[in-house]
Amino acid sequence: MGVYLGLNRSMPLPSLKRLPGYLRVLQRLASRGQESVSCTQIAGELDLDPTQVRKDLAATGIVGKPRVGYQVKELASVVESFLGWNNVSDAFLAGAGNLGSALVNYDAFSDCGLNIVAVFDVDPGKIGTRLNGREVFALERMRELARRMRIKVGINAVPAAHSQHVVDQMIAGGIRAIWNFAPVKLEVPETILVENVSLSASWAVLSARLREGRGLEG
Amino acid sequence: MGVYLGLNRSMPLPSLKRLPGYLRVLQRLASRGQESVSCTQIAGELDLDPTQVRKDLAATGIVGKPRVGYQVKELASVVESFLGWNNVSDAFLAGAGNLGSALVNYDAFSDCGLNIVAVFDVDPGKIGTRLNGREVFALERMRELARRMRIKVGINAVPAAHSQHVVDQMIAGGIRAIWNFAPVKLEVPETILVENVSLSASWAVLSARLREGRGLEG
DNA sequence: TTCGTATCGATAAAAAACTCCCGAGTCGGG
DNA sequence: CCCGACTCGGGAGTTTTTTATCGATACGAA
Repeated sequence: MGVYLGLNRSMPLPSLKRLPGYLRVLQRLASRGQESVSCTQIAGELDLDPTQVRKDLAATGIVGKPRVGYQVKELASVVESFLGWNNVSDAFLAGAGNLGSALVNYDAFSDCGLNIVAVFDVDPGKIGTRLNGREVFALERMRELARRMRIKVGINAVPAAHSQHVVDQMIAGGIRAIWNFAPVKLEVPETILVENVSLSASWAVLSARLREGRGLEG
Repeated sequence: MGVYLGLNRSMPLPSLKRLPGYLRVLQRLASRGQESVSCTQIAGELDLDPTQVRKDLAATGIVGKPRVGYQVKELASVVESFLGWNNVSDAFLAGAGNLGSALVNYDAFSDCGLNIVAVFDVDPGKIGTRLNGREVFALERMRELARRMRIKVGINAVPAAHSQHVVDQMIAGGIRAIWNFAPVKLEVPETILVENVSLSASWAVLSARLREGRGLEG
């Protein structure tokens, strides 16, 4: 009977970022055997407003039943499809340092449709070794291999200073989406998608609140 | 002459998250010897709206001069103070796995006033070893050591399933702010600050856009 | 069956964030 | 010295996001 994926265009960005949280809750409920779930319950699990959850879910196109809620498995499937996590994306990872190692070893990516297939680095001491089963190649080979394997996703875990060069190589290799962990603004053509992970922004929130005095009283 | 830190209360969260980016730009300009900088220039470096930058900076309380802009060093100092990054926060890290290792080895934290002083884990094989110079202790000792060393910041890099227990220990040890890398909602008293880092939320943005077809045309 | 309650979906209101606009101040060039 | 161009700061206006309200519907209990 096929579930509509809604009008994909322009789901609010904050809503989109909340979807993974919903999916986690749904998967937990499903594993417990719960059949249906209300927005109220989901909101309770995540400390959100029930109306907000309802609105977010509505944006995926699913419909629920009054007094009952949504079918857990169906809803999980819809959210997963909306995120594109039902299909696996093969990705190249640049940077075999500590961060790169952490990413390669992060098991939870398998639940997110992300599969790191190879790692690249400039350090001759690392090239030829393996990280969690993935071979580490010389950075110069990334372009060629990305093209041959039709890789569309690149993860940048290289220090800021070398990131632009790495990203240029990715793009030359046909990569279309870049998940960037370096604290720099990457220069890319506008057809390339870039998503930045900023640890310092997150830490800023915590440390600024600490400085304000919140968290020190009592 | 002392710079005012503005009315600390309630800077918009998005603004706060942009401050680290401004600080990076300012530090780079300062190292180049540039004396003054305009919002226009900062915005150009980061692909933001100049007005937005001006408003964000205004919230820190600094004042600029028309046609000139702001003194780079002064502005950097104000932003740093606003974030609380001029004073070092000693922190405990729970979890000596891949993510924990990456965090301990992440040099950039020293620019953010964050200093990880010790690591904790339950794995007997890790206890007693060192990670980037920091000793790894048994988790049971965290409570006692946190109290003795008056640690206020805890970083949770433990798998989701064990996170709540770890966080309970942190709070028992007097920790007031928790930087949480596990994909779970932590149950804490409302006096405790929690900031969640959600890799999956970031990846969701990229993968949803990929699925939408953006990034595949052309 | 009927009533009461929980929940959905839609709409409206409120709040938050971003963008635009303009007057005022400052510097550089003529 | 005076003019023009650039930039700040404040306020207005727009967009985005969140929260509240209301009628409709489905289930359970009496």
